[in-house]
Amino acid sequence: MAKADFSPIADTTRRAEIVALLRRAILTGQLAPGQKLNELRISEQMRVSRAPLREAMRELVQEGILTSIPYAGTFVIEVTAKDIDDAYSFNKVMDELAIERAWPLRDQRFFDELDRRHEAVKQATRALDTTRQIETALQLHGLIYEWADNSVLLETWQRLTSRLQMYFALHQHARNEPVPAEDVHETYVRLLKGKDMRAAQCHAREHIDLDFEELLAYARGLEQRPSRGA
Amino acid sequence: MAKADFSPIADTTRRAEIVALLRRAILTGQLAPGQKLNELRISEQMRVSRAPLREAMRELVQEGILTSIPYAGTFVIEVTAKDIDDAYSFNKVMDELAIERAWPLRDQRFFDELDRRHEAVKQATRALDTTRQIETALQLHGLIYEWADNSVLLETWQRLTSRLQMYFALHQHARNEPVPAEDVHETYVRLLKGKDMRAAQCHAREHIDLDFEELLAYARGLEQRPSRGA
DNA sequence: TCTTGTTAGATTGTCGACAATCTGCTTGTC
DNA sequence: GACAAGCAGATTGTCGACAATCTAACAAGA
Repeated sequence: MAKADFSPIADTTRRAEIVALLRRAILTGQLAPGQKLNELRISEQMRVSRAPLREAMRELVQEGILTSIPYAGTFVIEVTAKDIDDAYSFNKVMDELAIERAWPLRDQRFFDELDRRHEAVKQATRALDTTRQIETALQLHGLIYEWADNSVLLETWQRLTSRLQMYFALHQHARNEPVPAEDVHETYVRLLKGKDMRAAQCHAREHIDLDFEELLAYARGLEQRPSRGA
Repeated sequence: MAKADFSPIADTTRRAEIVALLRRAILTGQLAPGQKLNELRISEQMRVSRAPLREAMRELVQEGILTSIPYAGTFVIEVTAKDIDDAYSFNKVMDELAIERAWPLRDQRFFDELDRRHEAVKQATRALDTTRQIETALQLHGLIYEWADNSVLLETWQRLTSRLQMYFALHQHARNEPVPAEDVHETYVRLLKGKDMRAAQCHAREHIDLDFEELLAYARGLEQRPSRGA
């Protein structure tokens, strides 16, 4: 008898689809930080009633990318330099932990998946698809968390990912220049395949540094901007 | 002119109150793990309609203490030994980080607040109020996170706190014996006031160990139990 | 007996309408 | 002109009812 392991079927509620749509809109920068989400207008655009839309918004508030003020509205979170700095410095420590935990669990499947995700980043880079490039880079980075075999650690990473993706998207939008053609993840992947865990941890820390330094400079620049979107 | 700093007024939506009520019911063990939440029944008991109740439930799902299956229902999360182990090992690392970050920021206000929270634990212990004892102990523990000046770190701790409180409450319910009269936090507080950061970090790690070891043993005991609540 | 199709009941998901609240403008008064 | 009161208009919060889906019991057939 053939063993077939089926994955759970997709959630087919409107709410789940609305969550995905809104999240995408926020993380790609279609909805600017500070912008208010008008329930009636959005529900009409999506052709749904306000009930599932509001439930979806509650989820995104808890996810940390929306913020809600009773009787005033729900807004895309503002981004301050300190927010980015906090996320950055937290991420550094988390990365060290994740690599440490995932290290002894690496196997052929890990390496294959690593290559697959690396390839996805390179493809997005070649296609000049900046949104997808950010997305795939974070997925590549997230592999060590998936492999660390700690549900709390993974969940924390996933929450953080939302905001990181938003930050990087903002940055890209702001400077509005083509993505770097070079492969900045080459060393990261190579070290994760190697034998020196310390080296991998150090590189991860510095590699993150590079990306974040630019991001921080950008964020400091737009500090104290009103930024109520259209 | 006198400077008056007002705190924001309380959220006066039904949703916020429902969230608080449900969270309390879960964290104190009034709602058992795995138990299904019947929307109609709860909404009638609370004298509210299902709309704000459902929104509240969505928040708690994102908070990680409820889980939802479309068209099947919303349930209190199950607790496995691995969940507790994951939370425990994650917490150890986070604690070290929080102490490191909070250490240079300690001041008189920190020490005063430390004493205040320590006192609250001792009072709950004397009153044999186990629920409040767990709550205050976590608040005492949370001070280093509030002082670490990192929003992401603090938020992660707060999310974790919900589940920790639930785990400890379950444990207390299960063994159903009076709380220890001795003051287990004495050393922790003393070290946080001292000059040796490493010592404080080590103690935090071992201190957590003590509590968790018992908890883990308990969790391993009830593994593979069906546990669908009444 | 086991499997499959059907049906009734209960529960969740969604909708449209009403109530509560906020915002900005207008009006009147000093 | 400055300021407070009051009045629309718009928006959020809440409600009750309907539609979609699941579960479990039951009947029919191999």
